[in-house]
Amino acid sequence: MLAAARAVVAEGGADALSMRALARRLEVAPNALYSHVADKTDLLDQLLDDLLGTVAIPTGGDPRGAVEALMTSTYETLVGHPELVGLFLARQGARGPNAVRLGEVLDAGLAAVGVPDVPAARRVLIIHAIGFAAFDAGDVLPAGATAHSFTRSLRWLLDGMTPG
Amino acid sequence: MLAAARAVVAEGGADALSMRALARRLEVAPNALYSHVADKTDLLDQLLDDLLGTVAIPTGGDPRGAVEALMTSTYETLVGHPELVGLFLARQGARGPNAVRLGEVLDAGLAAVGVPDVPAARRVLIIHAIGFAAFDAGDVLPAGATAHSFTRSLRWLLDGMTPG
DNA sequence: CAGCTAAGCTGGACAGCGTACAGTTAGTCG
DNA sequence: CGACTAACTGTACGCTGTCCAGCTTAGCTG
Repeated sequence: MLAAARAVVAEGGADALSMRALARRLEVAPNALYSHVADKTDLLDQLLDDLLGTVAIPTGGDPRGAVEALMTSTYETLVGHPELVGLFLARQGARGPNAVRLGEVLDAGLAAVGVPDVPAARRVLIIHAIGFAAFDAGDVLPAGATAHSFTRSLRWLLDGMTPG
Repeated sequence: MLAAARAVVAEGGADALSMRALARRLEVAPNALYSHVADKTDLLDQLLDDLLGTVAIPTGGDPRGAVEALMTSTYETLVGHPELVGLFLARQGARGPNAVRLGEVLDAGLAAVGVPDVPAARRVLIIHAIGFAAFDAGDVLPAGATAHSFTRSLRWLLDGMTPG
């Protein structure tokens, strides 16, 4: 079902993902979907969290590099699925298990770096990643042109929040 | 018409702003709206740009402080109208005359500061402001708690993009 | 094996949406 | 006065998310 939803989104954009369109693709009555999903919101949550599950979690290395790698991987994952980024913005970042897991990893990394205000730092970095992905998704800029800009400003933020 | 639209949004949130609801409030047939507005998109564009018209444009002072003030004013304006921030995210920042004007002012400020890559810097700052406003809008955090966080991370970004 | 439960599906329906088409009215201008 | 136009109306189309009642079927239980 999630796979079908992804296919619908891939073909027609996020707006094309309606319960009825999804049911049509699955060759099923629209109502049948509600046996597997509580809401359309529920469907979107699962879809987004599923995507977050593919974010690479860095292992080892220095903490600062790990945080940078984690945020870059998140950004790249989002950019790789431009149609979904809009959905990410509509809700405020998705609260599924994968999102929680990423949040914990990020918090641990920030603590290891020595950031004083971890929740605030996490918020800044998440805003930065999702926001950049959103601008990348809907823009006419050459693909990858903003990637460099992303990394650069990510470092500005990390420099600022690191003590000393 | 824009005033009525704002009222609808203020009472029932952004989702409550439908052409029909707006027409109901104006005691008018839904179609009548299309004499004044091309699309619902057009309506939203006007609504958002109208809001941007209330952003205070700093005058005088050092360039760095002006940029900081401009972004802070933008952020505060957005936070002051939480229901509209979601609309801001849905499209990518609105392209009305007021938005253009703010963009020009921001560009001039960044150039005065000596930022090398002005377009990239502008993007970063806009993402930062809108993103923060969005998190503020949909969150349970105490109001104003993120305001300090906003200012701090804004300075991180400005520090990073300023040469030397 | 018989019987029951429950998951999964169906047809139909409701209220609401954005918006197009055609036609009517009110008001302004030459 | 006649022409023109802006603003409105009624009606309609196709779409949306979702609920309800009922059916079919797979699988477990006695």
